[in-house]
Amino acid sequence: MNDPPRTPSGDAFAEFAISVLRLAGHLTSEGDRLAQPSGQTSARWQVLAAARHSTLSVADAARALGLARQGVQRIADILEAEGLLAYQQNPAHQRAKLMTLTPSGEAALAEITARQSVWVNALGAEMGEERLRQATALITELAALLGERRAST
Amino acid sequence: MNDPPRTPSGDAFAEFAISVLRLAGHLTSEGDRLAQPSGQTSARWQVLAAARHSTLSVADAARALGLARQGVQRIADILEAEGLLAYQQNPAHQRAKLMTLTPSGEAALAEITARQSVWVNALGAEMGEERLRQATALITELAALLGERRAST
DNA sequence: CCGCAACTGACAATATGTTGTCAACATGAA
DNA sequence: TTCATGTTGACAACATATTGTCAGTTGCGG
Repeated sequence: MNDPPRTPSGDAFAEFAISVLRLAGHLTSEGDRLAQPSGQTSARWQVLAAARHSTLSVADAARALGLARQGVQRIADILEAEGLLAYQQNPAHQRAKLMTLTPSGEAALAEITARQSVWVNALGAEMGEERLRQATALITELAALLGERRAST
Repeated sequence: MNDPPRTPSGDAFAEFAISVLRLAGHLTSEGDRLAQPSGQTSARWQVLAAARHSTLSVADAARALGLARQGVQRIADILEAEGLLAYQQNPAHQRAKLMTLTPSGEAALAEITARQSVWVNALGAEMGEERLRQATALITELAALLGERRAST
């Protein structure tokens, strides 16, 4: 029945992977909770934050967020329809218009960011900075490793 | 414009959360890659594995996986239609039928598990058992914390 | 200038997962 | 037994995100 034996470190990795997936679900829920009072969601918040960080085209933002272009386009179109975001002409590309936040979009993002601060401060204090930084280092290292593999394929 | 200030540990938590969400995306992709040769996906694999681990109702499996009952039901119905899984009568509950793997389901799961072993052994060795176990402990602790909050609401 | 490859937005189909609602079922208290 | 409460599966609506495909745009090599 059982062919390839699992090493102890392999077992540790498998358990780690499962725990990461479960936590990701919780974090997305919490993100929705933080964004909800401003009428937004985790996904829209991400796009708003990306547009705030620098003026990007939809395709640029998708690359920055590690998501498919089409999904970000969908969110951006909704945000534009709701008046939180506006498309500006791009002198360098007629079709790839640039996203900028409207005052309304800035306000929504600021509200969410404020709520997020309270949340991260509480949980950061609970879990401990040093442990979090060590775990983040491991996770970032692993994500880079998996990203490279994908790129090399 | 300003803001509740973020503490250092709050910053650490925010970075940690972002890294977890990114890694989860990579892990899901890798899971799909492992499951694909057997005609499955990450989500179906999770349900098959839960059903294999012990005989569960759909609702039990959803709780074990940390997902909504309805989503697991949807996957389980697909697996049943494909003949990888069968519903058995539950002596303790007339409606909550129990999931069991068919021989075909066992075979598919075994294939995926075999591929997974190679993968986790390689990455476990790369990342180190002790670091993985420490990170898993942190993540599990945090997931439990977030789960409690949700339950208490 | 021309053509071709890469990029971009639009559209469609599909997969995953959530919430809400309902009726059937189970369980324990009155 | 009866009733209140919680659990469970079914169904619907919606949010998120993927892949595939297409046509318009850009930029570059010939």
